[in-house]
Amino acid sequence: MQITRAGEYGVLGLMHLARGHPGQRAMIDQVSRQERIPKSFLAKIFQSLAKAGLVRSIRGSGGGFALVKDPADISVLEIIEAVEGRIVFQRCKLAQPDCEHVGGCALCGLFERAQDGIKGALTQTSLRDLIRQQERINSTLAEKRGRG
Amino acid sequence: MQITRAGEYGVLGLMHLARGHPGQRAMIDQVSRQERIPKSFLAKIFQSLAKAGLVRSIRGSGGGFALVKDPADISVLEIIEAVEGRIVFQRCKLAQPDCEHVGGCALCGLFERAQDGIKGALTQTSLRDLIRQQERINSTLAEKRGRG
DNA sequence: GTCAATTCGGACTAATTTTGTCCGATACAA
DNA sequence: TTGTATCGGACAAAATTAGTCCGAATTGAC
Repeated sequence: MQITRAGEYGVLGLMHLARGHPGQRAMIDQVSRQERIPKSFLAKIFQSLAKAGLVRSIRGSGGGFALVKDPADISVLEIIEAVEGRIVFQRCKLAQPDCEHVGGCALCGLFERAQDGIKGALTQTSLRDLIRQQERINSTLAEKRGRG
Repeated sequence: MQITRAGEYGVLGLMHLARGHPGQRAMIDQVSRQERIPKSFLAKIFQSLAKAGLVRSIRGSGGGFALVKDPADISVLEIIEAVEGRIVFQRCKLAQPDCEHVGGCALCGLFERAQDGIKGALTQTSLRDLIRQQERINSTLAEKRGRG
């Protein structure tokens, strides 16, 4: 299981939610249009996010989804794993039947270390961090355009 | 593009080659049987490794494949990328058409950092390291069995 | 109470990628 | 010349990813 569009869309969707004031709700339709994500697909993804307790769903007219936690307290890894399940690298498959696949062979061990590498980056970055970075990028971009 | 069985098999195949004396050749058939990798699939993988210059192919009877470089000078990343092509995380797809996908948006940037995390681990480990680790694992395993 | 808006949840389909297989061509040794 | 190997690309099967669809449930407004 790897990082796929589903996970990516999940992060983009939550970024959208988190940009509003705390507790603000947004409809799938809105988010889907603004972030250019297929509506039904996004709906499914938000269901996973709801199950994981990252967002709360409000049904009926005037309903939508709302963030449950503070964006500073949500790591990108959390979001991605909520959508995709545990992200795991290629399980190795050595000749020996001894390799129970948890540090049983050298290749397994290496993959685990590699995994920790990516998880580190994704855990350290919170949803809020991501949004701030984006804002910074946007403003420097706007500045460039203004000058150009 | 991600790390798949093909890459894993490539590493296992080269580990097999590297365990012999320097320059030793091995046939696909051999490697395939001993490492329990489907023969035709392994053949295709070794073709990629040959193209990348990691192994040399000798055709005809008595032929096979032989390592070109010293196992200490081959990183696991090299092997995997030889087989799978550049490993790249989910390219992000922000709403703005500005996102040229090279550090153009925050999510891209994050994915790049995560990528560097795994590449670090895979670059630092050489084929020789891997084999040594495996030997260590095997011997402690044998010891356990002897006592048990 | 009815209607319209909205999520829920799961079945379904399409597209893509992964994981192979197969076979004729080519190269080499004996 | 014959037997053994790789070469290289076309082909096929399986798995995964990406996305659609639809009926049901829930809620707010009139």
